[in-house]
Amino acid sequence: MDEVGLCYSSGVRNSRDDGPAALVRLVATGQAESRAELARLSGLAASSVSLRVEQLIGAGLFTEEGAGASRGGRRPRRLRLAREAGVFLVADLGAHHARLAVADLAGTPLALDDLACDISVGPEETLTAVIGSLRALARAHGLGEVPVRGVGVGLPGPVDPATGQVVSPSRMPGWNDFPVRDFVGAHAGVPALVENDANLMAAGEHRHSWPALDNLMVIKLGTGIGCGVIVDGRLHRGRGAAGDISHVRVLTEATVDCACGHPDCLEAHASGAAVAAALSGHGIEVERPSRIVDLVADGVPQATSAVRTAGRLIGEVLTGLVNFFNPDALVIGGSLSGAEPLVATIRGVIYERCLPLATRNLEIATSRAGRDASILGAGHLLLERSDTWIDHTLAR
Amino acid sequence: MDEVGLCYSSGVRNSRDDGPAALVRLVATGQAESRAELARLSGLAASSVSLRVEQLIGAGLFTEEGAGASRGGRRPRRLRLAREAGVFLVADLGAHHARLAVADLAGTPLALDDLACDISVGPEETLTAVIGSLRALARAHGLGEVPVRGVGVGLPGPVDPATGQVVSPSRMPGWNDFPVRDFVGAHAGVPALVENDANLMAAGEHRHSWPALDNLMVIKLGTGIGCGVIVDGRLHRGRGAAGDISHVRVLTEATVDCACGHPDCLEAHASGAAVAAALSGHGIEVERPSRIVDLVADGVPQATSAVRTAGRLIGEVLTGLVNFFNPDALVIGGSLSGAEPLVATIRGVIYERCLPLATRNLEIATSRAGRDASILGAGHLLLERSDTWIDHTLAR
DNA sequence: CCCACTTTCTTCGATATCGAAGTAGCTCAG
DNA sequence: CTGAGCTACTTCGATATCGAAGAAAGTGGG
Repeated sequence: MDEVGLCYSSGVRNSRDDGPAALVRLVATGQAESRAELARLSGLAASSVSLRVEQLIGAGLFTEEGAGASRGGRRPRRLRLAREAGVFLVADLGAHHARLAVADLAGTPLALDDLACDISVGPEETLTAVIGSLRALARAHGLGEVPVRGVGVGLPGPVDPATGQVVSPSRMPGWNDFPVRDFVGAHAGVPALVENDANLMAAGEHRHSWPALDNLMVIKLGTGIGCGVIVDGRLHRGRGAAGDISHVRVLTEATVDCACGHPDCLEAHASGAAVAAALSGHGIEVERPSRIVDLVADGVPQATSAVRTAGRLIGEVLTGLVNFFNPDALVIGGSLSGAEPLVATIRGVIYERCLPLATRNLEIATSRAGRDASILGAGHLLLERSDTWIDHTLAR
Repeated sequence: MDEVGLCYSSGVRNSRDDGPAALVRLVATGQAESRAELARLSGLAASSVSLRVEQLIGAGLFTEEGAGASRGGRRPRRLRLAREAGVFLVADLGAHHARLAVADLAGTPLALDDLACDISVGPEETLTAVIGSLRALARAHGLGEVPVRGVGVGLPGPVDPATGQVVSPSRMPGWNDFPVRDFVGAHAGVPALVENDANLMAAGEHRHSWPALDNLMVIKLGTGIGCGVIVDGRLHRGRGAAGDISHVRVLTEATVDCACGHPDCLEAHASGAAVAAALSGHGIEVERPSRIVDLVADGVPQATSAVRTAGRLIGEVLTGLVNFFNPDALVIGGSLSGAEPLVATIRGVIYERCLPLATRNLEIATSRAGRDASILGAGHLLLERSDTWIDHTLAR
C-alpha cells in the first residue's frame, strides 16, 4: 500500500538536456535572467550553476549587467548573452525572393534584409549569393567581428532531415538531391541547418507565441499550402515529408488535376495560386497572394467568395488531421492568413465537424510571430543544436 | 573554419533518462544482458554501472545467473530481472470481454486469462471484478507473493491522460468522467495506468516488433476503428483524443449517419460493425468481427466485396494521415486484420495515392505482436513510469 | 532605525561519477 | 599449449556535482 495515483512524472521541461548549453539556452530564450532562475529551471544545484556561469562569463558567452528586480529579497545579478557570444545567419528562401537576417542566439533578428533571387537558377548560384549577402548584412550592421555560430536556410520544399538534401521539390528545378546542408556548411565554415519553410515557421511560432503548448499545427497559406507540426515541444519531421497537407483529395464539383499527378488535391483547389486562378476566371488578375488579401479587405465579392470556398476545403482537410493529432493549438499563417473570411471559414468548419473532444481545448489563431516567424524558428533550432560549439568554446 | 556538417547530435536512444530505473529498463526489455552492455547503452561509465548493478542485486531486483556468450573475450556475467522483482497486472477491456494478464516487468505475459464481463454494468462493478480476477490469476500461478509494481487497464474509449478519466465514451454507458485511474490505484494499492486500447496496442506493437522505428501508426480494426500513434518513440496522446480516425468524413454513394451526429463517418461505413450490417443486408448474419475473417477466408463473395469496400475507404482516410505524419511504418491490427483482401486494398490505396516521398520508406504490415499487443504495451508503459518505486526500493 | 524574513549567491565538506589502469577470463592462431 | 589480443569487470585517484550552512543584499513592519 504505497503511494497511489502518482503516475505522471511531471518533469521540468528543461530537465532532459544538461551541460553548459542548457544554461545558454535558458538565458538566450529569456527564460532565466539570474543564477537563481537558472538553478530552478535547469534542475542543477545553485552552487553548480554559479560555477558554470563563472566559466561562461570567462568564455565570453555571458555578461553580468546590473541587477534585476527583487522578489522580496536580495536582487539578482542579471545575466545576459554577451554581444560577442555570436550570431546566427538565417535565410528564408521563396521562389523569387529571400528574406535574410542576422539573429542573436535567441533567434531575434538584429538585422533584416530582402534579396531578390530566382531560386530556379539552381542551388550553387543561389546559395552562394545568399551566403555572401548574409555576410555583407552582418558587416553592414557592425557585426562583422562577432563569431557566426550557425547558418540556417529555409526552403520551399521537402528536406530530408537525415541528409540535409532537398528531395523531389516541385517548385525548385535543379535542386533535387542537392546536398544543401553540406554545401552551405562548407561555404559558410560553420554548421548549417536546412529546413522546410513551413517547419521553420512552426518552430518560430511555437517558441515565440506558444511556448507553453506542446502540440501545435501551423498552416502556412501562401502561393502553396504548407504545414509544420510541433509534437511534444519538438518539430516533427518524419522522414522529411511530414506536414504535407496539400495533396489530400478533396470533394469538389469541378475536377482539377494537380501537378503531383492526382486529381483534386487540396493545393489545386485552395492554395493562393488556385484562388488567383479562380479570380483570373472572373477577369481579376492578381500577381501575389497578398493582393488577394487586399481584394478581400476591399470587399470585392468574387475574392471573398473564392477565399471562402478555399477555406471550406482547407477546413475539411484539417478536421481529419485535428481529430487524429489532437493539437493544443492550430495556427494559421502565411501571406493569405490576413484574409479574415478565410480564417473564419476554416475555424467554423473545424468547430462544426471535429469531435468535441478534439476541439474543447483547441485554440485556433492566426500567426502571432508574423512575417519573421521562420527567422525565429531557425534561430531556435540552431540554438538547440549548439551544444557542440558551446562545449568547444568553454574547453579552451 | 571549424568542423562542418555535424548538425545532428545522433544521440543514443536511452541517453536521456538516467538513474537506476534506466538500467532496470534496459535489462527488462532485453536490450542489455551484462554490465558491459548496460554501460554501452546507458552512456554511464563501466565502473558506475558495476556499482549500481551491485545495489540492484542487493535490492533483489537483479540476479546474476551464469555467463553469456563470449564476443571474442571474457564471457559476460549474465544479468536478469529477479523473479521477485515484481509483476504488473494488466487488463484489456472490451465491450463484453476482458483479457487479463500477469506480466513481468518487461510486459511479457506470465499468466493469461479471459473474463466475460459486460462493461455496461458500470465502472465500479467491472473494475472491482477485474482487479479481483487479476489477483486470483497471480495467486493461481504461484505469483501471489511477488510484489505488484503497477496495474494497467486498457479501455475501448478515450482516456484523458491528465486525469486518468474516461471522457465521452460512445460505447461505455456510465463511465463518462469516472476517475478510473484513481479508483484502480486505490483499490489495487499501486500506481495505475489507464489507457485507450488502441494506444496500448500501438505501444506494444512498437516495443515488440518495431523497436528501431520512431514513428508508427497502428490501426486497430475490430468492431470499431481505433488508432494509436507513436511519435519519436513515444506514445502520442494529445489531450486524450489523439489517434481518432473513425469520424472523418468519407466519400460514398449512400449516406449513413454516425452515432457522433455527423453523416458518413469512416466508422459508419468501414468498421467491423458496418461490414456486419452490410452483410446482414445480404442475409448473412455475423456475431463477431472475427467471423467476417472466416467468411472472407472461405471465399464468400459478399464478404470479400464488403471488406474491399471498407478497405478502400480506410485507405483513403489513411492517405491523408500518412502524408501528414509520414510514419516509418503503418501497422494494421485488430480482429479484422486477418482478412487479407482488406489489408491488400488498404495497402494498394496508400501506395497509389500517397506522395512518393511519404511511401518510399513506408512499411505497411499486419500486427506482429498479435492478440496480446495491448498487454505488452501496458507493461512497457508501466515500466517507463517505474522510476518512483525503483528509487524507493533501492533507498531502503 | 531595528529586526525578522526573503531571496540570491558563495563556501565547503560529503558523495557520486568518471576514466585510466589493472585484473580476470576467454578465443584463436600457430 | 602458449601467447597475443580481445572483452568483461574492478580498483582507485581525480573531478564534478550536490546540498547544507553561511554570507550578502534587499523588503517591510513596527
